[in-house]
This record gives sequence, C-alpha cells and structure tokens, in this order.
Amino acid sequence: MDEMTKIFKALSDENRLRILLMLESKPLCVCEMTEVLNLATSTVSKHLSILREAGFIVDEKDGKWVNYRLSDSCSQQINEIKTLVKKWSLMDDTALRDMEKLKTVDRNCICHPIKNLE
Amino acid sequence: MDEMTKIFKALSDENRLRILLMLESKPLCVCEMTEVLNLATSTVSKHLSILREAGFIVDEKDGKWVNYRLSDSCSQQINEIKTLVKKWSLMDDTALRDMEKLKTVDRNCICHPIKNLE
DNA sequence: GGAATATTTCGTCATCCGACGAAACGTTTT
DNA sequence: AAAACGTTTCGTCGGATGACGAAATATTCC
Repeated sequence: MDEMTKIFKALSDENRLRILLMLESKPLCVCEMTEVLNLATSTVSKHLSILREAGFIVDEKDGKWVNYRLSDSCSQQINEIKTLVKKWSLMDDTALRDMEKLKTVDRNCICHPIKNLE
Repeated sequence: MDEMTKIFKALSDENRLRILLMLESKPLCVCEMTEVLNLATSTVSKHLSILREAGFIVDEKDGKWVNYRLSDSCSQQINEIKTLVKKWSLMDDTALRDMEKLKTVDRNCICHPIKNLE
C-alpha cells in the first residue's frame, strides 16, 4: 500500500503532472522543463527526483546536461496509470499549452541568464 | 488539471485508500470504518469528506447513522482509476486484513465506549 | 588550470495535512 | 423534555511539502 500511495503522491502535484506530460512527447533536460514551468531550477530538480523514485522516469547524463525520459521498463501499475493520465490530458488546457511552448524551447538558448543581459 | 490533482490527492493517503477498498465490499457507517482503521472518529469523518469532494463516494443518512458508499454515477476518470486501485489491492496485505476485520465489525456493538467499561 | 554551465543538495520559510479532543449538531430513545 | 448516540465542525499541534536562493558538484570550454 506504501507503493500505491507513493505513486499517487507523485501524481498529486500539478507541476509534476505537467512534467510527466511533457515527457510524453520527448526526453527533456532540466532547463527546458524549467523554462516551460517557470519555476526555480532547484524546484524542478526536486520534482524530477520524486517522479524518478516513484518509478515514472529515468535520467541519463549527456555531457553537462541531464536528460529525463519516461522509464520504459516500469511496473505494470506505473504503465496503467500513465496510460490513464495521458488520455485525460488530451482535454487539458494547461497540458496543451505546455506542448505548444515546448516547441519553441531550445536548450542552447535558455540557460545563459547573464549573457542574455548583455 | 485541478480536477486531476484533486483525484490523486484523495488517493495519496493510505487511510483513504483503505476506506475506498472497504467500501468496495459494502456500504459502511463512520463508526465501522473507525473501528477498522483505529483512528479518531473526527479524523475518519474528514477523510470521508475528502473522498466525497473528489467524487469517489456519497453519503446517505439513515437515522442516527450516516452510511457511505461508492458513488455509481461518477465521472469516467473516477471509474477508471477506481478499477485500477481495486485491481492493485488484490495483492495488498493491509487491504486483505481490513476485509477480514470488517466481517467481525457490528455497528450495534462498537459505538458505546462508556458502556463497554461497565 | 580556470571560467562558464547544468544540475543537485542544503537550509530556510510559509503553507498544507493528518492527527486529536472538545464542542456543536441532529436523531433516537426514554 | 432530557439523555444517549453518531457524526461533523472547530481549534490546535507537529510533521510533511513546495517554493526559493546559496552553496556544492560535475562537465565542458577556453
């Protein structure tokens, strides 16, 4: 039952749902998701660790970036609930807006706050 | 997305999951569930209101008792997730133990703490 | 090697949540 | 009408949670 509540706790935050749904479209690094969610990097990193520990996602180092993607070898429970969430999100405004915003996000442009001010 | 997080928040507490699963077997009053969960009545009442507001259950007055049962005219989302939770619970020790304990619970015997001491 | 970059970890703060008991409420029983 | 009973509401308390910025860590680029 602990496993079950862990899964539902992971899904009980709006920002974590948005992360999960963004990852349905493609793998993303932390700074790309940060850009869409408009949160501090450290906050997004924490959300990602919660989703990882619940079994929804995995991370892969790629140079200075860390790419996150949906885990493919995950439990039956995770698979079933992910299917539901994805289906439900097709009607959701925020999720659709995030998808649009994602298309304009480029990891090579967004992580240079100081350079941008010059 | 608010509706989605509301549903998952409702399911993210172990005691609320146990309540839902008990109600899968039959309608119950507050004091019966209190007996199984071993919590204060007011605490159980609060959990029930959270499950009700998320759309999982309904209450029906029956004299001095209030019976709670799974709502049958609920959203597609609620129905789908309830099916998953029920399926998952078949493997769960706590849920199975609660089912056993439920059989021994009689609403006419458990709500008289002072009388029992005499 | 040192500066720049991407991410994680840590400490802090405000808010939320789950627990309880006491009090309030409504019904039944006497 | 009064007492008993089941439930809900309210106030409180301690612990969890989500947010942030600063510091630490790891990699890449001069």
